[in-house]
Amino acid sequence: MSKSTQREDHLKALYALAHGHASTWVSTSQMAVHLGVKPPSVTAMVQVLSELGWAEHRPYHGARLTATGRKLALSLVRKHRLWETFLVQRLGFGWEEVHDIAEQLEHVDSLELVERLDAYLGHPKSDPHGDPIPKADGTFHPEGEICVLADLDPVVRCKVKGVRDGSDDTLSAMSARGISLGSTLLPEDITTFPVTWLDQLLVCKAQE
Amino acid sequence: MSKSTQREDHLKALYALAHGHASTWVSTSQMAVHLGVKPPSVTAMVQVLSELGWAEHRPYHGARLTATGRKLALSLVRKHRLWETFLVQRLGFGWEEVHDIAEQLEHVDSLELVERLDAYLGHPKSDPHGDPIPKADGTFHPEGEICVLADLDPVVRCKVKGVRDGSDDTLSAMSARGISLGSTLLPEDITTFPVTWLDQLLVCKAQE
DNA sequence: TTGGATTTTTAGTCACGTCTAAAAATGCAC
DNA sequence: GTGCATTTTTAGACGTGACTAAAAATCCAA
Repeated sequence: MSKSTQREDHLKALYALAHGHASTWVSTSQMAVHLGVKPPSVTAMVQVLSELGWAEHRPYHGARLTATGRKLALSLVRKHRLWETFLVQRLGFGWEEVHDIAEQLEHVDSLELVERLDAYLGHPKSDPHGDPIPKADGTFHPEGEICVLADLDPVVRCKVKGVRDGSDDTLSAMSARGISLGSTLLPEDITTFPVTWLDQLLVCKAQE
Repeated sequence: MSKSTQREDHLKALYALAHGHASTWVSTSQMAVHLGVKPPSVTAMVQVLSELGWAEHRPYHGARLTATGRKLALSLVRKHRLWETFLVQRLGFGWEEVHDIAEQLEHVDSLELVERLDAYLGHPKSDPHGDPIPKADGTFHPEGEICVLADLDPVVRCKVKGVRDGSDDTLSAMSARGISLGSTLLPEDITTFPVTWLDQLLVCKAQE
């Protein structure tokens, strides 16, 4: 398990630069810039994350989150945004002042604390910046974020919001199966999709 | 300045074992037991605290707080007790559950945060355990703590609450000068006391 | 006051997370 | 495809803060 502020910070950087996608590769130098450290330090830490099962490291290529790592990153984002909400809503901070403080508060380790804070704040759906707050189970509220289909976990009914890097033949292949902007995807259909589509379809959860 | 959780924890241990007195010597092994580390580690850290000007180290004798160190320790105690108050009063934790969490929260570095938290909680005078919360300037509320005369900083009018290790002749010498339980000491008198009395007289601030 | 038990410090090692400098892999231009 | 520029990793070092084992200081008892 072995948490530590540094490990958590690197995990968060990976999450942020991959825009929350477990499928996106991020270069160690990108992470280095984001974290304000030198690339070799990131390489070392990414290897640690890899041993912890939080990330996958492909040498000379980059790193990406594992499912476990993404869940963990999400719990950090949750804590960060709940604390920001607290700081602004209850302590009267300006929304631009709270990031650095929340950065520290998010590393406090107590599940009970997070859940009570969440309840105290009335289970807010988004933080003062308007960013959505992940739920305790690592999912977003239904009306929440757009994500890549590959990141939909668990696989549920969802709506198509866009296609990334969609080449013409990919798009026409999708059309051929009745997939277009706004169409609803069912779990049983998703499992029959070509694997490459999973990284290309941008979706959000459909309301129940 | 160079804060760090470890330095702060050692400083707090010193403060706690000296019962908040800048005049009391504490052995490194006492601190080691309190912190759950081995004595050599404490020796090393005490030397660091000494370089930082937070403590004085007399080899083979022990360590004690400097005025600066005591102020810093007080600010940590203040943060700890404010957070405990928050956890119990606002988040509904039981008073016995909050220590470990407050232990983490107290290391969050933001003056603004502490002051806003204090205001949010209505400037509480004591925490859920009944322990007094130091004010931002490092003093206790007037009806607050009993301390050794030597620790009264700045020296102000105060009331005698007791005498530590008072031998018979010390006590009679004090009586001879009109000092007894409950009597009020004036700053201009205090400066004329024998130095040894400063470590023996227990006092609290007199109301204005 | 001297000797032995105890306490404390010093010396040397280790893990973590950073760094710089050098080597290795990648990839783009030609 | 070969070669060079760029990116990334490896190698080796350092600071912090912990440890164990050994040396030094202190304290107490005879």
